[in-house]
Order: sequence, then C-alpha cells, then structure tokens
Amino acid sequence: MTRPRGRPARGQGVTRDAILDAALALLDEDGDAGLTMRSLAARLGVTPMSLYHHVTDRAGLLRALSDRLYGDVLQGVDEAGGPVEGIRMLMTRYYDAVVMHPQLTLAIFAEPAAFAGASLEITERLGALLAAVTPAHLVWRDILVDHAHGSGLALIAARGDVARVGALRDAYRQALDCLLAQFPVV
Amino acid sequence: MTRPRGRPARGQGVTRDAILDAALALLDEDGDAGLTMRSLAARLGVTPMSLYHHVTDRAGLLRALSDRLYGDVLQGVDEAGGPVEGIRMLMTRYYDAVVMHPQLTLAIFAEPAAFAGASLEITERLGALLAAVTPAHLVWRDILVDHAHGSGLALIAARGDVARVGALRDAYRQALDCLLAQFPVV
DNA sequence: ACCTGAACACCGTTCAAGT
DNA sequence: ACCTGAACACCGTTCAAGT
Repeated sequence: MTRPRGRPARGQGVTRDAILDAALALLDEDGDAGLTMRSLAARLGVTPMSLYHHVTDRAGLLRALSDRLYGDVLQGVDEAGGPVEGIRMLMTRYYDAVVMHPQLTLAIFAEPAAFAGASLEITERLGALLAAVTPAHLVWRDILVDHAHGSGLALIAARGDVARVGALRDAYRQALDCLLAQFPVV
Repeated sequence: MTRPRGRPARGQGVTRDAILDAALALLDEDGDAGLTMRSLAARLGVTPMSLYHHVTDRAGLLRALSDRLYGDVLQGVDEAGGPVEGIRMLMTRYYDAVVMHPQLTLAIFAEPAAFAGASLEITERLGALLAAVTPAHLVWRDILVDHAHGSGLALIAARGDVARVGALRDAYRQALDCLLAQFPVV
C-alpha cells in the first residue's frame, strides 16, 4: 500500500481521469462532506498532496467534474422535429444530467465559477430555440432552467430511494409537457 | 474580551437569538464556508464550546435558522382575491424569503432534515390552493415550488450585485404571471 | 445552568525533499 | 514530472473543570 517516494513508474501514477471518477463516486455516496482531498487520496491509494499535481484545487476539481457532466448535454439535440421538440430534448437531457449526479449539481451551486462555465452554452442554445416560438423567450428560458434546477435539487431529498427518483423524473417530464403546451407546434 | 470561567451574570450570557442572528449574518457574508462554530463564537466574543449549550449541532443551528426564515411565509396569505391571487401571494412571499437569504436556502438543501420541516406546511397550502383551479394540482405544485427554488439559487450567482438581484426578482414575478396565466380567474 | 480550557480526530494546502 | 513526509492553520465536537 505504501508507495515509493520518488516518481512512479510510467503508467503507475494516478490519472486525472481516475481522480475525477473517484471524486464523483465519493460525491454520490456521501455528498459534499464525503468528498475531501484526503478521502479521495485514500481511495486512490495515494497521498493527499499528490492530487495537487493533477488538479489545482478542490474548486478546480469540482469545476472539472462539472465540465465533464454538462459538457455533452447539447450533443444529440437536433431540431428535426421542430423547435418545441428541440427544447424538450434539450431540457430532458439537461435534467438527466442533473439526475445522474444531483450532489454534484448542489456542490456546483456553491461554486459559482464552476457553474457558469458549463451552463452558459446550454442556456444560450435554449434561448435560441425559444426565440423561434415566443417573443418572451428570455422569460421562458429562465422559467425552464430554474425549473430544471429546482427539480434536480428535489432529488437530493429522495436520496437513494429508486422509486421516488423515478416518480420525480416522471413528474418532471409531465411538468415539461405542461409548460411546453403553451407553444404552438410549428 | 476574556470572560470569567464560571456561569455568567444573569443577562450577560449569549442568547439563542443572538446566536441565530450572528449565524445568519455570517452566512449572508461568506456563505456556508463562512459560518463555522468557531467564527460564530468569535463574533459573539465567546468560546466555541459555549454555543453547544444553546444549539445541539451545526445542523441544528441551520434547522433553527430555516424555521425562523420560512416559519411565517404563510402569515398574511389570504384568499380574499380568489385562489389564483392567493397562490401569487404565497409564491411571492416564499420567493421573498429565499431572496433575503439565498445562502441559507442553499445550505438547507444540503441538510434535508432542516429543509423538510419548514417547507412541508407551505407545500401543502399551495397544493390546496391549486386544487381549486386545476385537476393537475400536484403537477403544478411541483412546478411552482421547483421554479421558486431554482430562481432562488440563481441569486447566489448574483452575489451582492443589487441591480442584478432586482432584475432577477422582476424576472421571477414575470415568470409567475406567465405561469399563473394558465388558470382561469375565478 | 452556563461558561472555559484542553484535547481528539479531522480538514485544505504549502513546501522541501526525494527519484 | 510526480510522488512522499512533515508542517501550518484551520475545522466540529467531547469532556472535565470551574462558578
């Protein structure tokens, strides 16, 4: 378990990806309090200080996790079915990302810098889609984004309970239908 | 600054209310990280350990703060103007509570026990009001509550910037109008 | 009842020393 | 470049001792 003092053999060191994976697992298991630089290092069989060679900070760690989770939400969102269907796809994919790791989402809220980066792109795309169906596209953009965030955080209270998570997810989709019913199908 | 070792003279000790006030101030200034039992004690000119005579825990402290903030949201909500106006009043008061201390709201999300207590009453009342205007009252209850939470958290990114907070507040009211326009004015 | 002081088991992060 | 070990300035909380 104890490693030699110097530079590890090629391929024996910790990867940045391995760090991110382990960090996300800790966050999912025990929330923000469960993810400490020390617990993370322990899980990787490494000294806490070695993490700082791959990550700037705890804040930088959260930012990297956020980028990885939200980075490809926009992938696969197309407008083939019209703008309303595009919006539905986008919001569903966004919510699904939150569902996968609500604890990460919560942690990111406390780290505004991490949050802003990943969500900017998503927000802009959503605004563009909404502009095609309503003049009040900015208001509706905020409604949809805020609703997704609020719904995502509701998942934290349902920690681990698979049935409740499923019910909340259904409720989200239903709410989304309800909201999108405002707009004419173009 | 240094106090005597024994029981303080009557009226010289720290009050539970003084503790809660100082804790809220710290939370507003520097967020969750700014509120430590030690910084709180320092601000009150007291040893950290003396706090435990008035509060069970750090968690208990947050719960008490939550009860105080959300405890009287329902006060002054009447149905004189019909159910839709009642809903508008309730949601506005709820959002205003979040606006006053978004950092507390965020901290509470991480402490599900604290959250549940205060919000249960509010959620129930909202559901009852909605039942008068739509059969889908449970769906709409979740939409409105989640939207309020998401909007409240958006305030954290606008930290301190009074103009932005004002703009977000206006956006919330506009969104609420937009959402409530669904329902017939009874 | 209500405070202090010392202590325990934690944190994140820096810095110098190793290979 | 990438790891270790020791150290610094923090945490929350417990426990015994004071009045």
